[in-house]
Amino acid sequence: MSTQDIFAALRARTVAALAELLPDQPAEAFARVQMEPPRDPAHGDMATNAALVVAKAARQAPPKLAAALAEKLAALPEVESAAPAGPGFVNLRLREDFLRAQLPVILTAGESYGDGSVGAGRRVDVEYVSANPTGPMHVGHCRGAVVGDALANLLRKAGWDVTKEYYINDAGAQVLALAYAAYWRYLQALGTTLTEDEYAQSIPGGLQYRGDYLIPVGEALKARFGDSLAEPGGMPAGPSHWLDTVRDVTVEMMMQAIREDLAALGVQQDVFVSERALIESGKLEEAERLLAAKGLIYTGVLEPPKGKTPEDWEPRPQELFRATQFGDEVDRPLRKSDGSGTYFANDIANHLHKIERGFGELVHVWGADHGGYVKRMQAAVAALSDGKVTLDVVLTQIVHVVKDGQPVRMSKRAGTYVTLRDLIDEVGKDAVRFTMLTRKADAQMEFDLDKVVEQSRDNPVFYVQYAHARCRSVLRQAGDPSAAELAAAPLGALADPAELALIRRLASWPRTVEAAAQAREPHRIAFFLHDLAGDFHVLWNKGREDATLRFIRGDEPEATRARLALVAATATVIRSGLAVMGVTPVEEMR
RNA sequence: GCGCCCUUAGCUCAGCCGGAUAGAGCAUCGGAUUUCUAAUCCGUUGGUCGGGGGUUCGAGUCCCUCAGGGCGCGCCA
Repeated sequence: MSTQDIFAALRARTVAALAELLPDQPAEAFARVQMEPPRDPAHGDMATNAALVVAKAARQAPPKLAAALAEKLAALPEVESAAPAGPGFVNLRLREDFLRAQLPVILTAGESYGDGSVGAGRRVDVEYVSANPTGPMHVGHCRGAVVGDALANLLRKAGWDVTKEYYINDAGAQVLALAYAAYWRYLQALGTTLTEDEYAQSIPGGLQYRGDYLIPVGEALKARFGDSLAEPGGMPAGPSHWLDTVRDVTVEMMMQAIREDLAALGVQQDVFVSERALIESGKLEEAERLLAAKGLIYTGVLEPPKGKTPEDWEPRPQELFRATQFGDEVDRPLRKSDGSGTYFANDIANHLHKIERGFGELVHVWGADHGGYVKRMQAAVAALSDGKVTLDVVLTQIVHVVKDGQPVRMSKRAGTYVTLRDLIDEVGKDAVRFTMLTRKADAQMEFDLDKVVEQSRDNPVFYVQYAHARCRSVLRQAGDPSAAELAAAPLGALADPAELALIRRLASWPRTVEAAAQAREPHRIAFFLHDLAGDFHVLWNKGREDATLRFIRGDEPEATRARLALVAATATVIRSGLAVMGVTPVEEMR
């Protein structure tokens, strides 16, 4: 629990009071006690369900217990008043000076305000993006990248020891197809007389990647290897002569492009793990031995999927993992008929690698099309770690890009799809990141290119940035007093309901961080900032109507300092939240 | 056929591991501009929380069921 979290602090007070009222109850009896902001602000600043949740064990009527508890809580130094309410709640109204005292806490902590300890330093691996290295990133990858990055930041802020990871899917068939496609660009660079169709027909699977982005790869291959990878005249040589080389160079160049795309989005991952390197190191066999030793692998024949049997279905004995023992619907195959690992098997190797590196918690951000894959992966992690390591999967739904009211069509095959870079160039990194976090991950979203650059209240990016810019504008006009100076200011002048409302919001930041981190829901940060910006805009406009509420008042230096402390604290919390989202705060609007 | 996710105001969405009279924004309509940028703010209208059943002192939230939408279902990753 963060000591900055006033809800946690009052909850602790409540539990202590309960323990005095009910000396016979064990400490566990109070586990479900919560201290929350009531939905209706008229009920006060905080409400606790304490009497409701312990009444049964204590054999007391909830309202009666609530009344006794309220009496004790009312005597606390932080509390103005406490009253039993409803079926057994206790509503608390906090003393204004206690609320105001949160401002120096914020100003002293700076952007570290809200840093939590709920993660308790536990090591968590957050894997996200993990786009196949077969081309530049497109908008479809964008949401997962932003959600994953913000979630990792959020967990870090809440006290986890976070590693940001990218898993390079460089072992599958599509990477070979990529190499064939890059080789075509290489032949072109050499001036081949072959047509694209002739080449496409000569290779397994046809020419799958026709985008222009492979042209520089072809030229790079030519620059590096001359014509040594081809027959004279730019004619194709046997794959054994070039395939590994071309694949390696191409994947390397694609990963370079992806890293640049990610950097443009403000994403910097700590670890890049190559699927191929993992497999070549024997990690899959190691995982199989481990699972076999636990009796979790056998050879069997799966039933065909009901209702939609593939054309070429035939019963076939396969090496299967007993996923059903861990809650999955069927046991899952580990080997293809050619003996190589299935995608699932390779991913087991990947997860074994994570477990061996000592992570106690694993988090993945996947597209919703991988939803059917979650249970089996969780089964594998449970099996490999004997249930000691958890795997959480955050699924992100499709993003539809819209411009001028029309959906923007994507066609990867034609090479005309909207790249991530296009999107960033069009609306900017900050708008992309913020907007991607204005929805729950698991809800489809429309990304309206016109809306996200609009400078109006409709656009939450703008609305929040504008609030920060206004804060900075006020502080600049006041000569940019230091946080330390403001932290020492007397704050008694802050008594208007709008000012106190803003302080309450600021004081709920640590709690918001903690709850969002535990729920793995970074979008809550965006909503919090939107609400906070709203509170600030309200106060700003009150100053317009009532001159005594202006931030800077020449005739009242003490009130001015108090309000500057409030403004500086607001700016600090906005920056703190934007940092989690990976969005740069702006100093002024232009 | 089976599994997972979703369904909340006219629209786009929140709703904090069950808590009090379900909240924002947009749209509608009405109002605030000698300023610390009105790019903002205030007020107003609007909901059987998809339908039905169950658990509970209490359900938008948990369970069952039905309907509608999305995704997936052995050698694609």
